Amino acid sequence: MKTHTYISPPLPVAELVLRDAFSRRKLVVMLCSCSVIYEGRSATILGEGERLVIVKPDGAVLVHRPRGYSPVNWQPDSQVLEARLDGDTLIVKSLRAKPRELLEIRVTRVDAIIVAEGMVDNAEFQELIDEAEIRDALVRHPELIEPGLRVVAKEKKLGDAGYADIYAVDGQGRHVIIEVKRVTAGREAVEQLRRYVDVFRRENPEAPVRGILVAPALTEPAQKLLEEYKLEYRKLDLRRVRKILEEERRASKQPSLLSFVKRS
Amino acid sequence: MKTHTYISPPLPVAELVLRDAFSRRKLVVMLCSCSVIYEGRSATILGEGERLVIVKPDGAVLVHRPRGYSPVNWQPDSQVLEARLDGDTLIVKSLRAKPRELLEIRVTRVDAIIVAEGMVDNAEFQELIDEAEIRDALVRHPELIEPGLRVVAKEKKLGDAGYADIYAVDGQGRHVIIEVKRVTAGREAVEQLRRYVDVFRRENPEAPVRGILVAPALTEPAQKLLEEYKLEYRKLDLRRVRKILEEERRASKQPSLLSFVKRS
DNA sequence: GCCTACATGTCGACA
DNA sequence: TGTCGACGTGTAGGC
Repeated sequence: MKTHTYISPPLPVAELVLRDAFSRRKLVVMLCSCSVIYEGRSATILGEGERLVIVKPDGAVLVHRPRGYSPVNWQPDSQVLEARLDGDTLIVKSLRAKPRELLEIRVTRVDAIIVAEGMVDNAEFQELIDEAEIRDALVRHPELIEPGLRVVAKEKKLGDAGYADIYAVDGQGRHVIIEVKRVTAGREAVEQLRRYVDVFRRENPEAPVRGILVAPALTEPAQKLLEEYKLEYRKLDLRRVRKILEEERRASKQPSLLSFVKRS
Repeated sequence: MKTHTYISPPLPVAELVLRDAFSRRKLVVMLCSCSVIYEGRSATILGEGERLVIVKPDGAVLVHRPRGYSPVNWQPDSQVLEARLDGDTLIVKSLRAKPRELLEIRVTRVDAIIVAEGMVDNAEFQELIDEAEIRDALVRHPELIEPGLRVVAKEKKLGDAGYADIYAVDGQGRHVIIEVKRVTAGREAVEQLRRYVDVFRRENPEAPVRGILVAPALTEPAQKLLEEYKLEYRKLDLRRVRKILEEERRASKQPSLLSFVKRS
Protein backbone atom coordinates (compact mmCIF):
# COMPACT_ATOMS: atom_id res chain seq x y z
CA MET A 1 0.00 0.00 0.00
CA LYS A 2 1.34 3.42 -0.99
CA THR A 3 -0.18 6.48 0.63
CA HIS A 4 -0.13 10.17 -0.15
CA THR A 5 -1.24 12.75 2.33
CA TYR A 6 -2.42 16.30 1.72
CA ILE A 7 -2.85 18.74 4.57
CA SER A 8 -5.39 21.53 4.09
CA PRO A 9 -5.04 21.49 0.32
CA PRO A 10 -6.68 24.35 -1.58
CA LEU A 11 -9.79 23.17 -3.39
CA PRO A 12 -8.16 23.20 -6.85
CA VAL A 13 -5.46 20.89 -5.56
CA ALA A 14 -8.01 18.64 -3.90
CA GLU A 15 -9.89 18.51 -7.20
CA LEU A 16 -6.86 17.17 -9.03
CA VAL A 17 -6.06 14.71 -6.26
CA LEU A 18 -9.58 13.32 -6.28
CA ARG A 19 -9.78 13.10 -10.06
CA ASP A 20 -6.57 11.14 -10.19
CA ALA A 21 -7.69 8.89 -7.33
CA PHE A 22 -11.09 8.20 -8.92
CA SER A 23 -9.69 7.40 -12.33
CA ARG A 24 -7.02 5.07 -10.93
CA ARG A 25 -9.34 3.42 -8.42
CA LYS A 26 -7.45 4.44 -5.33
CA LEU A 27 -8.89 4.66 -1.86
CA VAL A 28 -9.64 8.19 -0.69
CA VAL A 29 -10.12 9.38 2.87
CA MET A 30 -11.02 13.05 3.23
CA LEU A 31 -11.72 15.19 6.26
CA CYS A 32 -13.64 18.22 5.14
CA SER A 33 -16.48 20.63 5.59
CA CYS A 34 -19.32 19.84 3.23
CA SER A 35 -23.02 19.61 2.58
CA VAL A 36 -24.65 16.62 0.93
CA ILE A 37 -27.58 16.00 -1.36
CA TYR A 38 -28.88 12.54 -2.11
CA GLU A 39 -31.58 11.58 -4.54
CA GLY A 40 -32.59 8.06 -5.40
CA ARG A 41 -34.73 5.52 -3.58
CA SER A 42 -35.19 8.28 -1.04
CA ALA A 43 -34.01 11.88 -1.01
CA THR A 44 -32.10 13.70 1.69
CA ILE A 45 -30.45 17.01 2.38
CA LEU A 46 -27.63 17.44 4.84
CA GLY A 47 -26.47 20.95 5.75
CA GLU A 48 -22.90 22.14 6.08
CA GLY A 49 -20.72 20.43 8.65
CA GLU A 50 -17.41 18.69 9.25
CA ARG A 51 -17.36 15.14 7.92
CA LEU A 52 -15.25 12.16 7.08
CA VAL A 53 -15.65 11.16 3.44
CA ILE A 54 -14.45 7.80 2.14
CA VAL A 55 -14.34 6.68 -1.47
CA LYS A 56 -13.28 3.11 -2.06
CA PRO A 57 -11.69 1.58 -5.16
CA ASP A 58 -14.98 -0.05 -6.15
CA GLY A 59 -16.84 3.24 -6.02
CA ALA A 60 -18.39 2.78 -2.61
CA VAL A 61 -18.85 6.18 -0.99
CA LEU A 62 -19.40 6.87 2.70
CA VAL A 63 -20.05 10.18 4.41
CA HIS A 64 -19.61 9.89 8.16
CA ARG A 65 -20.56 12.38 10.85
CA PRO A 66 -18.51 12.46 14.08
CA ARG A 67 -20.73 9.95 15.85
CA GLY A 68 -22.23 6.55 15.37
CA TYR A 69 -21.89 3.44 13.29
CA SER A 70 -23.93 4.50 10.29
CA PRO A 71 -22.84 6.82 7.53
CA VAL A 72 -25.25 9.73 7.13
CA ASN A 73 -25.05 9.41 3.34
CA TRP A 74 -23.54 6.74 1.16
CA GLN A 75 -23.42 4.85 -2.09
CA PRO A 76 -22.79 1.07 -1.88
CA ASP A 77 -21.00 1.30 -5.23
CA SER A 78 -21.00 3.78 -8.03
CA GLN A 79 -20.49 3.66 -11.76
CA VAL A 80 -19.57 7.31 -12.24
CA LEU A 81 -17.37 9.31 -9.88
CA GLU A 82 -16.40 12.88 -10.58
CA ALA A 83 -14.81 15.84 -8.85
CA ARG A 84 -15.46 19.30 -10.24
CA LEU A 85 -14.61 22.73 -8.92
CA ASP A 86 -17.56 25.10 -9.09
CA GLY A 87 -16.53 28.53 -7.86
CA ASP A 88 -15.47 28.07 -4.26
CA THR A 89 -17.09 24.66 -3.95
CA LEU A 90 -15.61 21.30 -4.84
CA ILE A 91 -18.44 19.11 -6.02
CA VAL A 92 -18.01 15.36 -5.72
CA LYS A 93 -20.64 13.43 -7.62
CA SER A 94 -21.31 9.73 -7.39
CA LEU A 95 -23.81 8.11 -9.71
CA ARG A 96 -25.13 4.63 -9.25
CA ALA A 97 -26.87 2.93 -12.15
CA LYS A 98 -29.19 0.39 -10.59
CA PRO A 99 -31.03 1.66 -8.80
CA ARG A 100 -30.40 5.10 -10.24
CA GLU A 101 -29.08 7.16 -7.34
CA LEU A 102 -27.13 10.36 -7.16
CA LEU A 103 -24.96 11.48 -4.30
CA GLU A 104 -23.55 14.98 -4.40
CA ILE A 105 -21.03 16.15 -1.84
CA ARG A 106 -20.41 19.89 -1.89
CA VAL A 107 -17.05 20.46 -0.25
CA THR A 108 -16.23 23.98 0.95
CA ARG A 109 -13.01 23.25 2.82
CA VAL A 110 -10.62 20.33 2.87
CA ASP A 111 -8.65 19.67 6.05
CA ALA A 112 -6.84 16.52 5.01
CA ILE A 113 -6.81 13.87 2.34
CA ILE A 114 -5.14 10.49 2.35
CA VAL A 115 -4.98 8.58 -0.89
CA ALA A 116 -4.00 4.92 -0.72
CA GLU A 117 -2.93 2.96 -3.75
CA GLY A 118 -2.68 -0.78 -4.11
CA MET A 119 -4.31 -1.81 -0.86
CA VAL A 120 -4.02 -5.57 -0.60
CA ASP A 121 -6.50 -7.53 1.47
CA ASN A 122 -7.12 -11.11 0.47
CA ALA A 123 -7.52 -12.49 3.96
CA GLU A 124 -10.21 -14.98 4.80
CA PHE A 125 -13.08 -13.85 6.98
CA GLN A 126 -14.39 -16.55 9.26
CA GLU A 127 -17.86 -16.24 10.72
CA LEU A 128 -17.85 -18.74 13.55
CA ILE A 129 -21.43 -18.86 14.79
CA ASP A 130 -23.93 -17.87 12.15
CA GLU A 131 -27.39 -19.32 11.76
CA ALA A 132 -26.35 -21.91 9.21
CA GLU A 133 -23.69 -23.29 11.56
CA ILE A 134 -26.14 -23.54 14.42
CA ARG A 135 -28.63 -25.27 12.17
CA ASP A 136 -26.04 -27.76 10.98
CA ALA A 137 -25.00 -28.46 14.56
CA LEU A 138 -28.63 -29.21 15.39
CA VAL A 139 -28.88 -31.45 12.34
CA ARG A 140 -25.92 -33.44 13.66
CA HIS A 141 -27.28 -33.35 17.22
CA PRO A 142 -31.08 -33.32 17.02
CA GLU A 143 -31.22 -34.55 20.63
CA LEU A 144 -30.48 -30.95 21.58
CA ILE A 145 -34.00 -30.22 20.39
CA GLU A 146 -35.77 -33.37 21.53
CA PRO A 147 -34.81 -36.98 22.26
CA GLY A 148 -35.83 -39.40 19.57
CA LEU A 149 -35.86 -36.80 16.83
CA ARG A 150 -34.60 -38.03 13.46
CA VAL A 151 -33.60 -35.42 10.89
CA VAL A 152 -34.87 -36.05 7.39
CA ALA A 153 -33.72 -32.90 5.60
CA LYS A 154 -32.40 -29.42 6.09
CA GLU A 155 -33.47 -26.42 4.07
CA LYS A 156 -36.56 -28.29 2.98
CA LYS A 157 -38.50 -26.50 0.30
CA LEU A 158 -42.15 -26.01 1.17
CA GLY A 159 -44.06 -24.92 -1.89
CA ASP A 160 -44.18 -21.16 -2.23
CA ALA A 161 -43.64 -20.62 1.47
CA GLY A 162 -39.88 -20.88 1.34
CA TYR A 163 -37.49 -23.22 3.11
CA ALA A 164 -37.88 -24.78 6.54
CA ASP A 165 -34.58 -24.91 8.41
CA ILE A 166 -34.99 -28.55 9.49
CA TYR A 167 -37.51 -31.22 8.60
CA ALA A 168 -37.57 -34.21 10.94
CA VAL A 169 -39.64 -37.08 12.32
CA ASP A 170 -40.22 -37.48 16.04
CA GLY A 171 -40.27 -40.57 18.27
CA GLN A 172 -43.93 -41.20 17.46
CA GLY A 173 -43.41 -40.91 13.73
CA ARG A 174 -44.95 -37.45 13.49
CA HIS A 175 -43.53 -34.94 11.03
CA VAL A 176 -41.74 -31.99 12.57
CA ILE A 177 -41.02 -28.64 10.95
CA ILE A 178 -38.28 -26.74 12.78
CA GLU A 179 -37.38 -23.07 12.53
CA VAL A 180 -34.08 -22.01 14.08
CA LYS A 181 -33.28 -18.49 15.27
CA ARG A 182 -29.93 -17.32 16.57
CA VAL A 183 -31.42 -14.44 18.56
CA THR A 184 -34.57 -13.81 20.56
CA ALA A 185 -37.49 -14.78 18.37
CA GLY A 186 -40.33 -12.31 17.85
CA ARG A 187 -43.65 -12.43 16.09
CA GLU A 188 -42.05 -12.67 12.68
CA ALA A 189 -40.33 -15.94 13.52
CA VAL A 190 -43.61 -17.44 14.69
CA GLU A 191 -45.37 -16.32 11.52
CA GLN A 192 -42.61 -17.81 9.45
CA LEU A 193 -42.96 -21.18 11.16
CA ARG A 194 -46.73 -21.02 10.88
CA ARG A 195 -46.45 -20.48 7.14
CA TYR A 196 -44.21 -23.52 6.72
CA VAL A 197 -46.44 -25.75 8.83
CA ASP A 198 -49.53 -24.54 6.96
CA VAL A 199 -48.02 -25.40 3.62
CA PHE A 200 -46.88 -28.80 4.85
CA ARG A 201 -50.39 -29.53 6.13
CA ARG A 202 -51.90 -28.52 2.84
CA GLU A 203 -49.49 -30.73 0.91
CA ASN A 204 -49.89 -33.62 3.36
CA PRO A 205 -53.45 -33.42 4.70
CA GLU A 206 -53.29 -36.83 6.40
CA ALA A 207 -49.91 -36.48 8.08
CA PRO A 208 -49.68 -35.43 11.71
CA VAL A 209 -47.29 -32.47 11.90
CA ARG A 210 -45.72 -30.41 14.65
CA GLY A 211 -43.96 -27.06 14.36
CA ILE A 212 -41.09 -26.22 16.68
CA LEU A 213 -39.42 -22.86 17.06
CA VAL A 214 -35.87 -23.20 18.36
CA ALA A 215 -34.34 -19.99 19.72
CA PRO A 216 -32.36 -18.76 22.72
CA ALA A 217 -35.39 -16.76 23.84
CA LEU A 218 -38.92 -15.70 22.92
CA THR A 219 -40.57 -12.32 23.19
CA GLU A 220 -43.75 -12.43 25.20
CA PRO A 221 -46.08 -11.64 22.27
CA ALA A 222 -44.35 -14.32 20.24
CA GLN A 223 -45.09 -16.85 22.95
CA LYS A 224 -48.78 -15.93 22.92
CA LEU A 225 -48.86 -16.24 19.17
CA LEU A 226 -47.16 -19.64 19.34
CA GLU A 227 -49.85 -20.91 21.69
CA GLU A 228 -52.55 -19.50 19.49
CA TYR A 229 -51.17 -21.38 16.51
CA LYS A 230 -50.50 -24.50 18.62
CA LEU A 231 -46.84 -24.46 17.78
CA GLU A 232 -44.02 -25.37 20.13
CA TYR A 233 -40.90 -23.76 21.50
CA ARG A 234 -37.57 -25.26 22.53
CA LYS A 235 -34.98 -23.14 24.22
CA LEU A 236 -31.68 -23.12 22.37
CA ASP A 237 -28.65 -23.29 24.65
CA LEU A 238 -26.20 -21.25 22.63
CA ARG A 239 -23.31 -21.94 24.98
CA ARG A 240 -23.76 -25.65 24.47
CA VAL A 241 -23.91 -25.28 20.71
CA ARG A 242 -20.74 -23.22 20.76
CA LYS A 243 -19.00 -25.85 22.82
CA ILE A 244 -20.02 -28.59 20.42
CA LEU A 245 -18.91 -26.55 17.43
CA GLU A 246 -15.56 -25.87 19.06
CA GLU A 247 -15.00 -29.52 19.86
CA GLU A 248 -15.91 -30.60 16.36
CA ARG A 249 -13.64 -27.95 14.94
CA ARG A 250 -10.80 -29.15 17.10
CA ALA A 251 -11.45 -32.74 16.15
CA SER A 252 -11.50 -31.97 12.43
CA LYS A 253 -8.20 -30.12 12.86
CA GLN A 254 -9.58 -26.85 11.61
CA PRO A 255 -7.12 -24.06 12.28
CA SER A 256 -7.45 -22.83 15.81
CA LEU A 257 -7.42 -19.13 16.54
CA LEU A 258 -3.74 -19.22 17.48
CA SER A 259 -2.50 -21.16 14.49
CA PHE A 260 -4.57 -18.97 12.22
CA VAL A 261 -3.06 -15.77 13.47
CA LYS A 262 0.45 -17.20 13.33
CA ARG A 263 0.06 -18.44 9.81
CA SER A 264 -1.36 -15.25 8.35
CA MET B 1 -11.42 21.02 13.18
CA LYS B 2 -7.73 20.55 13.90
CA THR B 3 -5.98 17.64 12.26
CA HIS B 4 -2.67 15.90 12.86
CA THR B 5 -1.20 13.52 10.34
CA TYR B 6 1.36 10.78 10.88
CA ILE B 7 2.99 9.05 7.94
CA SER B 8 4.22 5.50 8.50
CA PRO B 9 4.69 6.03 12.24
CA PRO B 10 6.55 3.31 14.11
CA LEU B 11 4.17 1.28 16.26
CA PRO B 12 5.33 2.87 19.55
CA VAL B 13 4.50 6.29 18.13
CA ALA B 14 1.16 5.08 16.84
CA GLU B 15 0.44 3.67 20.29
CA LEU B 16 0.93 7.08 21.91
CA VAL B 17 -1.09 8.83 19.23
CA LEU B 18 -4.01 6.45 19.64
CA ARG B 19 -3.94 6.60 23.42
CA ASP B 20 -4.08 10.35 23.36
CA ALA B 21 -6.84 10.34 20.76
CA PHE B 22 -8.94 7.80 22.67
CA SER B 23 -8.63 9.62 25.98
CA ARG B 24 -9.48 13.02 24.47
CA ARG B 25 -12.26 11.68 22.27
CA LYS B 26 -10.75 12.65 18.99
CA LEU B 27 -11.57 11.11 15.64
CA VAL B 28 -8.98 8.64 14.37
CA VAL B 29 -8.51 7.45 10.80
CA MET B 30 -5.81 4.86 10.32
CA LEU B 31 -4.57 3.01 7.26
CA CYS B 32 -2.77 -0.09 8.39
CA SER B 33 -2.13 -3.78 8.07
CA CYS B 34 -3.96 -5.72 10.73
CA SER B 35 -5.90 -8.80 11.71
CA VAL B 36 -9.13 -8.65 13.68
CA ILE B 37 -10.85 -10.79 16.26
CA TYR B 38 -14.43 -10.21 17.33
CA GLU B 39 -16.30 -11.99 20.07
CA GLY B 40 -19.80 -11.13 21.22
CA ARG B 41 -23.19 -11.93 19.73
CA SER B 42 -21.21 -13.85 17.16
CA ALA B 43 -17.49 -14.50 16.79
CA THR B 44 -15.31 -13.77 13.79
CA ILE B 45 -11.70 -13.97 12.76
CA LEU B 46 -10.23 -11.84 10.01
CA GLY B 47 -6.71 -12.60 8.81
CA GLU B 48 -3.97 -10.10 8.09
CA GLY B 49 -4.65 -7.51 5.42
CA GLU B 50 -4.59 -3.80 4.62
CA ARG B 51 -7.53 -1.95 6.14
CA LEU B 52 -9.00 1.39 6.95
CA VAL B 53 -9.72 1.73 10.65
CA ILE B 54 -11.93 4.49 12.02
CA VAL B 55 -12.50 5.33 15.65
CA LYS B 56 -15.04 8.04 16.35
CA PRO B 57 -15.27 10.35 19.37
CA ASP B 58 -18.21 8.37 20.77
CA GLY B 59 -16.29 5.11 20.62
CA ALA B 60 -17.77 3.81 17.39
CA VAL B 61 -15.19 1.65 15.62
CA LEU B 62 -15.20 0.65 11.97
CA VAL B 63 -12.81 -1.65 10.13
CA HIS B 64 -13.21 -1.32 6.39
CA ARG B 65 -11.77 -3.53 3.68
CA PRO B 66 -11.02 -1.97 0.27
CA ARG B 67 -14.46 -2.76 -1.11
CA GLY B 68 -18.10 -2.34 -0.31
CA TYR B 69 -20.41 -0.37 1.91
CA SER B 70 -20.20 -2.49 5.02
CA PRO B 71 -17.39 -2.59 7.53
CA VAL B 72 -16.01 -6.10 7.96
CA ASN B 73 -15.84 -5.57 11.73
CA TRP B 74 -17.17 -2.81 13.90
CA GLN B 75 -18.46 -1.61 17.21
CA PRO B 76 -21.48 0.76 17.18
CA ASP B 77 -20.10 2.36 20.33
CA SER B 78 -17.67 1.29 22.98
CA GLN B 79 -17.19 1.96 26.66
CA VAL B 80 -13.53 1.01 26.83
CA LEU B 81 -10.95 1.84 24.18
CA GLU B 82 -7.31 0.98 24.58
CA ALA B 83 -4.13 0.82 22.54
CA ARG B 84 -1.32 -1.37 23.79
CA LEU B 85 1.96 -2.38 22.23
CA ASP B 86 2.61 -6.10 22.53
CA GLY B 87 5.97 -6.96 21.02
CA ASP B 88 5.75 -6.02 17.36
CA THR B 89 1.97 -5.77 17.38
CA LEU B 90 -0.14 -2.77 18.33
CA ILE B 91 -3.32 -4.10 19.88
CA VAL B 92 -6.41 -1.91 19.76
CA LYS B 93 -9.18 -3.15 21.99
CA SER B 94 -12.74 -1.92 22.03
CA LEU B 95 -15.15 -3.20 24.64
CA ARG B 96 -18.88 -2.67 24.45
CA ALA B 97 -20.96 -3.21 27.57
CA LYS B 98 -24.40 -4.11 26.35
CA PRO B 99 -24.36 -6.43 24.67
CA ARG B 100 -20.92 -7.46 25.89
CA GLU B 101 -18.75 -7.47 22.81
CA LEU B 102 -15.04 -7.32 22.30
CA LEU B 103 -13.26 -6.12 19.20
CA GLU B 104 -9.52 -6.60 18.97
CA ILE B 105 -7.52 -5.12 16.13
CA ARG B 106 -3.95 -6.43 15.92
CA VAL B 107 -1.99 -3.86 13.94
CA THR B 108 1.34 -4.95 12.49
CA ARG B 109 2.10 -1.88 10.36
CA VAL B 110 0.74 1.63 10.25
CA ASP B 111 0.83 3.48 6.95
CA ALA B 112 -0.93 6.66 7.99
CA ILE B 113 -2.96 8.14 10.78
CA ILE B 114 -5.07 11.25 10.80
CA VAL B 115 -6.35 12.50 14.11
CA ALA B 116 -9.07 15.15 14.05
CA GLU B 117 -9.95 17.22 17.07
CA GLY B 118 -13.04 19.32 17.58
CA MET B 119 -15.04 18.22 14.56
CA VAL B 120 -18.18 20.35 14.46
CA ASP B 121 -21.27 19.04 12.76
CA ASN B 122 -24.59 20.33 14.01
CA ALA B 123 -26.32 20.49 10.65
CA GLU B 124 -29.87 19.31 10.19
CA PHE B 125 -30.46 16.12 8.25
CA GLN B 126 -33.67 16.15 6.25
CA GLU B 127 -35.16 12.86 5.15
CA LEU B 128 -37.56 13.80 2.41
CA ILE B 129 -39.40 10.65 1.43
CA ASP B 130 -39.52 8.12 4.22
CA GLU B 131 -42.41 5.83 4.93
CA ALA B 132 -43.99 8.12 7.49
CA GLU B 133 -44.10 10.97 4.99
CA ILE B 134 -45.68 8.81 2.33
CA ARG B 135 -48.21 7.57 4.83
CA ASP B 136 -49.07 11.10 5.92
CA ALA B 137 -49.45 12.18 2.30
CA LEU B 138 -51.90 9.31 1.77
CA VAL B 139 -53.76 10.31 4.91
CA ARG B 140 -54.19 13.79 3.45
CA HIS B 141 -55.00 12.42 0.00
CA PRO B 142 -56.75 9.07 0.46
CA GLU B 143 -58.14 9.39 -3.07
CA LEU B 144 -54.69 8.27 -4.21
CA ILE B 145 -55.64 4.88 -2.82
CA GLU B 146 -59.33 4.79 -3.71
CA PRO B 147 -62.08 7.35 -4.36
CA GLY B 148 -64.53 7.72 -1.50
CA LEU B 149 -62.08 6.57 1.12
CA ARG B 150 -62.32 8.40 4.44
CA VAL B 151 -59.38 8.15 6.83
CA VAL B 152 -60.29 7.47 10.44
CA ALA B 153 -56.87 7.06 12.02
CA LYS B 154 -53.23 6.53 11.30
CA GLU B 155 -50.95 4.23 13.28
CA LYS B 156 -54.00 2.49 14.65
CA LYS B 157 -53.17 0.04 17.39
CA LEU B 158 -54.58 -3.42 16.73
CA GLY B 159 -54.37 -5.48 19.88
CA ASP B 160 -51.15 -7.42 20.07
CA ALA B 161 -50.64 -7.38 16.34
CA GLY B 162 -49.03 -3.96 16.18
CA TYR B 163 -50.02 -0.81 14.37
CA ALA B 164 -51.83 -0.50 11.05
CA ASP B 165 -50.48 2.36 8.97
CA ILE B 166 -53.92 3.69 8.06
CA TYR B 167 -57.41 2.81 9.22
CA ALA B 168 -60.22 4.08 7.00
CA VAL B 169 -63.81 3.58 5.90
CA ASP B 170 -64.69 3.10 2.24
CA GLY B 171 -67.57 4.45 0.14
CA GLN B 172 -69.80 1.58 1.22
CA GLY B 173 -69.05 2.05 4.89
CA ARG B 174 -66.73 -0.94 5.11
CA HIS B 175 -63.71 -0.79 7.36
CA VAL B 176 -60.36 -0.71 5.58
CA ILE B 177 -56.96 -1.61 7.03
CA ILE B 178 -54.14 -0.20 4.94
CA GLU B 179 -50.48 -1.16 4.99
CA VAL B 180 -48.07 1.16 3.18
CA LYS B 181 -44.68 0.14 1.81
CA ARG B 182 -42.28 2.48 0.06
CA VAL B 183 -40.48 -0.35 -1.74
CA THR B 184 -41.56 -3.50 -3.56
CA ALA B 185 -43.67 -5.51 -1.14
CA GLY B 186 -42.83 -9.16 -0.56
CA ARG B 187 -44.37 -11.94 1.46
CA GLU B 188 -43.59 -10.29 4.76
CA ALA B 189 -45.66 -7.23 3.93
CA VAL B 190 -48.65 -9.41 3.06
CA GLU B 191 -48.29 -11.36 6.31
CA GLN B 192 -48.12 -8.10 8.23
CA LEU B 193 -51.36 -6.89 6.67
CA ARG B 194 -53.04 -10.25 7.20
CA ARG B 195 -52.14 -10.12 10.89
CA TYR B 196 -53.71 -6.67 11.24
CA VAL B 197 -56.88 -7.65 9.40
CA ASP B 198 -57.17 -10.85 11.43
CA VAL B 199 -57.01 -8.99 14.71
CA PHE B 200 -59.49 -6.40 13.52
CA ARG B 201 -61.90 -9.16 12.50
CA ARG B 202 -61.56 -10.85 15.85
CA GLU B 203 -62.19 -7.61 17.70
CA ASN B 204 -65.08 -6.65 15.38
CA PRO B 205 -66.68 -9.92 14.28
CA GLU B 206 -69.71 -8.21 12.71
CA ALA B 207 -67.92 -5.49 10.79
CA PRO B 208 -67.11 -5.96 7.12
CA VAL B 209 -63.41 -5.28 6.65
CA ARG B 210 -61.02 -5.03 3.74
CA GLY B 211 -57.24 -5.09 3.78
CA ILE B 212 -55.28 -3.07 1.23
CA LEU B 213 -51.56 -3.25 0.61
CA VAL B 214 -50.27 -0.04 -0.93
CA ALA B 215 -46.82 -0.29 -2.49
CA PRO B 216 -44.98 0.75 -5.67
CA ALA B 217 -44.77 -2.92 -6.68
CA LEU B 218 -45.47 -6.47 -5.56
CA THR B 219 -43.31 -9.57 -5.85
CA GLU B 220 -45.04 -12.40 -7.61
CA PRO B 221 -45.22 -14.70 -4.55
CA ALA B 222 -46.63 -11.80 -2.54
CA GLN B 223 -49.39 -11.38 -5.09
CA LYS B 224 -50.34 -15.06 -4.82
CA LEU B 225 -50.39 -14.81 -1.06
CA LEU B 226 -52.57 -11.68 -1.25
CA GLU B 227 -55.12 -13.55 -3.34
CA GLU B 228 -55.03 -16.50 -1.01
CA TYR B 229 -55.82 -14.23 1.92
CA LYS B 230 -58.39 -12.25 -0.11
CA LEU B 231 -56.55 -9.02 0.46
CA GLU B 232 -56.17 -6.21 -2.04
CA TYR B 233 -53.36 -4.31 -3.69
CA ARG B 234 -53.17 -0.71 -4.88
CA LYS B 235 -50.17 0.46 -6.82
CA LEU B 236 -48.49 3.43 -5.21
CA ASP B 237 -47.36 6.08 -7.68
CA LEU B 238 -44.26 7.33 -5.91
CA ARG B 239 -43.66 10.07 -8.44
CA ARG B 240 -47.10 11.51 -7.76
CA VAL B 241 -46.58 11.34 -4.01
CA ARG B 242 -43.25 13.12 -4.36
CA LYS B 243 -44.88 15.82 -6.44
CA ILE B 244 -47.60 16.35 -3.86
CA LEU B 245 -45.08 16.47 -1.05
CA GLU B 246 -42.99 19.00 -2.93
CA GLU B 247 -45.97 21.23 -3.62
CA GLU B 248 -47.11 21.09 -0.03
CA ARG B 249 -43.60 21.85 1.15
CA ARG B 250 -43.45 24.84 -1.15
CA ALA B 251 -46.85 26.03 0.01
CA SER B 252 -45.96 25.76 3.67
CA LYS B 253 -42.80 27.77 2.98
CA GLN B 254 -40.49 25.05 4.22
CA PRO B 255 -36.92 25.97 3.43
CA SER B 256 -36.13 25.09 -0.14
CA LEU B 257 -32.91 23.36 -1.00
CA LEU B 258 -31.28 26.61 -2.01
CA SER B 259 -32.19 28.61 1.05
CA PHE B 260 -31.17 25.73 3.26
CA VAL B 261 -27.72 25.47 1.78
CA LYS B 262 -27.23 29.23 1.92
CA ARG B 263 -28.32 29.51 5.50
CA SER B 264 -26.20 26.73 6.90
C1' DG C 1 -35.77 -1.68 29.08
C1' DC C 2 -38.53 -4.54 25.98
C1' DC C 3 -40.62 -4.76 21.62
C1' DT C 4 -41.82 -3.35 16.92
C1' DA C 5 -41.12 -1.88 12.41
C1' DC C 6 -38.27 0.93 9.09
C1' DA C 7 -34.06 1.31 6.27
C1' DT C 8 -31.45 4.76 0.31
C1' DG C 9 -30.88 -1.04 4.75
C1' DT C 10 -26.58 -4.38 2.61
C1' DC C 11 -25.36 -8.82 1.27
C1' DG C 12 -25.21 -13.52 -0.23
C1' DA C 13 -27.64 -17.55 -2.08
C1' DC C 14 -30.52 -19.70 -5.04
C1' DA C 15 -34.01 -20.55 -8.67
C1' DT D 1 -32.32 -11.15 -12.79
C1' DG D 2 -35.76 -11.51 -9.13
C1' DT D 3 -36.80 -12.95 -4.66
C1' DC D 4 -35.90 -14.35 -0.06
C1' DG D 5 -34.00 -14.34 4.39
C1' DA D 6 -30.02 -13.38 7.56
C1' DC D 7 -27.52 -9.79 9.74
C1' DG D 8 -22.82 -9.17 15.42
C1' DT D 9 -28.02 -5.86 11.26
C1' DG D 10 -28.41 -0.29 13.27
C1' DT D 11 -31.85 3.02 14.60
C1' DA D 12 -35.86 5.49 16.06
C1' DG D 13 -40.16 5.50 18.45
C1' DG D 14 -43.82 3.47 21.80
C1' DC D 15 -44.92 1.93 26.00
